[in-house]
Amino acid sequence: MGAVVANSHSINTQPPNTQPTPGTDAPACDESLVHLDNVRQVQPEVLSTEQAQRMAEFFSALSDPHRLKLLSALAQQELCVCDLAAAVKMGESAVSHQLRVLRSQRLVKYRRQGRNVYYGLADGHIMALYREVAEHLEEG
Amino acid sequence: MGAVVANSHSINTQPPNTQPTPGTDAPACDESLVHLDNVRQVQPEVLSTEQAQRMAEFFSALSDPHRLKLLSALAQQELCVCDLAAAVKMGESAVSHQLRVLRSQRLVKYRRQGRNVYYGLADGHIMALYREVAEHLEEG
DNA sequence: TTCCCCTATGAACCCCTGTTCAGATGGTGG
DNA sequence: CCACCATCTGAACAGGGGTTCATAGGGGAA
Repeated sequence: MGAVVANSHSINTQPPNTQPTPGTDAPACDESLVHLDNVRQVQPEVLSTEQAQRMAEFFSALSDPHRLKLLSALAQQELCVCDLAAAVKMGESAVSHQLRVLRSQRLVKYRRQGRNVYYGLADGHIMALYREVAEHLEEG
Repeated sequence: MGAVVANSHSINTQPPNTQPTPGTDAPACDESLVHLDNVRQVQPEVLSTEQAQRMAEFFSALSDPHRLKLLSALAQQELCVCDLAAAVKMGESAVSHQLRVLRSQRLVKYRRQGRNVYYGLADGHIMALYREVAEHLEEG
């Protein structure tokens, strides 16, 4: 999808070759013919396995309600682990485990002060991302 | 996080009350005291369980490499199931199952033509979302 | 230095999700 | 109207992720 992002203006939502096999009225996928022209055109733009894997791992980090609650708390202000646990009503061990996941995708940053570790959102992309998703969900 | 999105300008990345318990130099979370002021301040802004659940389901739909490949193909042009299967090298049944997940989160729309069903991206939010994530990943 | 507390890690268990195979549905072309 | 073919659905199996309990690490305070 890197390619997609690069030239996102080239996206068309219109029907593709609405006449798949020119000269034939049958829009069928029959046999192994499929719509070879479309497939060949699209295939090189498909996300590579590595890219897809990496992006999937990123979204996986966001695909848990508890982690989203943690992020929504951190969006307000920096907090240490025990405060986070209290704020989202989770065990401290569970919080630590989830924070590890968030760290691995660089969704949060952390900072040691005294005997505590304070966590916060990593950067602005995260917030922009939430805004997009929130809009999408509100449109439901 | 709805609240967070609503007033995202109110986010501070600065340390919270860097002196958690006024009059005490110990920034400790000891006992059940934690940093009550911080917790009470943040807690009402934490995503509700229902909101978090809904958003988690949305991200879950994006947390699979195969589904991301499908989306990257659909970002190029509308395609029918069998073409998608060929483009991402998956079985048609598996593609159909995954498209069901994408439909359930309204990530794709579909349209019947002849004996085929053409799928495409649902709306522009999806693309904007990809752009944010792609930037985030590239910054790694 | 020594103890203590916050945080992190490891392992076991369970649930949830993706895949595959088989069969059902339903619009289409003859 | 009938048979066909693309798509969808359902069930069974396998794998990955989350929670919990128990334990280890690592600063700070005295």
